[in-house]
Amino acid sequence: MPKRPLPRPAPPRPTNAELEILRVLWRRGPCTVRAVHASFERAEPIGYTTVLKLLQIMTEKGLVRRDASLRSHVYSAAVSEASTQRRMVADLVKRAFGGSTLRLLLHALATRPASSREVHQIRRLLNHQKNGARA
Amino acid sequence: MPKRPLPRPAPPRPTNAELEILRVLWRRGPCTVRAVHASFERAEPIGYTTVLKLLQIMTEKGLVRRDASLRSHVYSAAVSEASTQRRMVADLVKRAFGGSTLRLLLHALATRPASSREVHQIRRLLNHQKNGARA
DNA sequence: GGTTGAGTACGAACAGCTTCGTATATAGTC
DNA sequence: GACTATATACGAAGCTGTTCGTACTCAACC
Repeated sequence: MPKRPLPRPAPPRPTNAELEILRVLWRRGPCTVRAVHASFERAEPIGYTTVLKLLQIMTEKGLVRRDASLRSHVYSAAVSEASTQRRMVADLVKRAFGGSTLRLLLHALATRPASSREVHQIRRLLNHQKNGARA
Repeated sequence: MPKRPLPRPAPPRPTNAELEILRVLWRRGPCTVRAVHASFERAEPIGYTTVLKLLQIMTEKGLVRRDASLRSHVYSAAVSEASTQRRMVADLVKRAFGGSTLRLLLHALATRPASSREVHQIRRLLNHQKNGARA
C-alpha cells in the first residue's frame, strides 16, 4: 500500500475560487461535484470540470475531504468556516492594519455604522469580554 | 474592446507587494526608489529593480504618483491608507462573511479579546454611533 | 572625452490560480 | 456486446503577480 502524501501541517488559506466552493459546502454539507456545480451562483457561469479540478486540488491541499466509495465522489469541507474566517481576518490584520485587530475593529465600526440592534449585540459581547479581559 | 493603456476609473485593490510599498509611502511620505527600497523590512531581502518595477506598475495602475522632474523620480501614494483599508475590509466581508460587516466585527471581537482600554475605546465609538445609528 | 556611479526602462522567467478540453472509466439499457 | 450518459483524471493554456538580469541614460569627475 502506497503511503498517502503525508498529513499536512495546516491547510493553507483558500484562494478565491476555493472559498466559493467552501461556502457551498459549508451551507449545503457534503456534496457531489454536480451538486456543488449546481449551487454555484456567479456572474459568469463556471464549467463542470473546473469545479471538479478545483475540488481535486483542494483535496490535495487538505481543504476538503473526499469520500470515493461511491461512483460519484462526495466532498465535504475539511476546514471549518470559523477557523477559515479567523485565518483570513488575521491575515488582513497583519497585512493592512499593522497587526492591530483593534484598528480593524475601529475601522469597521467607523465605516459602516451599526444599527441599534447591532450596537446592542456588540455591547453584550463587550460585557462578556470585560470579565476575562487581557492585554 | 481591449483595455485602454491608462484607465483611471478607480485604482484597484493593491496586491501584497504593492501594499508593502504603500505602507512605506504612507509612513514616510514621498520617497525615491532607493528610499523605499531601504525602508523595506522583510524576511527575505528584495532587489532594487524589483521595487522599481513595482513602482512603475503601480504608477500605471494609479496607486502611486510619480514626480519625474528630478533625475531620481519621487513617488508618493495616490490612494489613502484609510480608503485602501476600507476597500480591503469590504472585500473580506464580501468574500468571507457573506457581506455582513457585523459578522466580521463579532468574529474579530470574539477571537481576540480586547484589553480594558480597547473595550473603552470601542464603547466610546459605539456611543458616538448611537446618535446617528442607521440600519 | 572617457570612466564611473547611480538612475530608469524593459524583457523574461517563474510560480500560482483559474479555466477548460479531451481522454478514459463505468453503470445501465437495449 | 454496443451504445449512451455520466463520472473522474489529467494536461495545458491564459492570466496575474513577483522577481530579477540586463540594457540603456545621464550627470559628474578626472
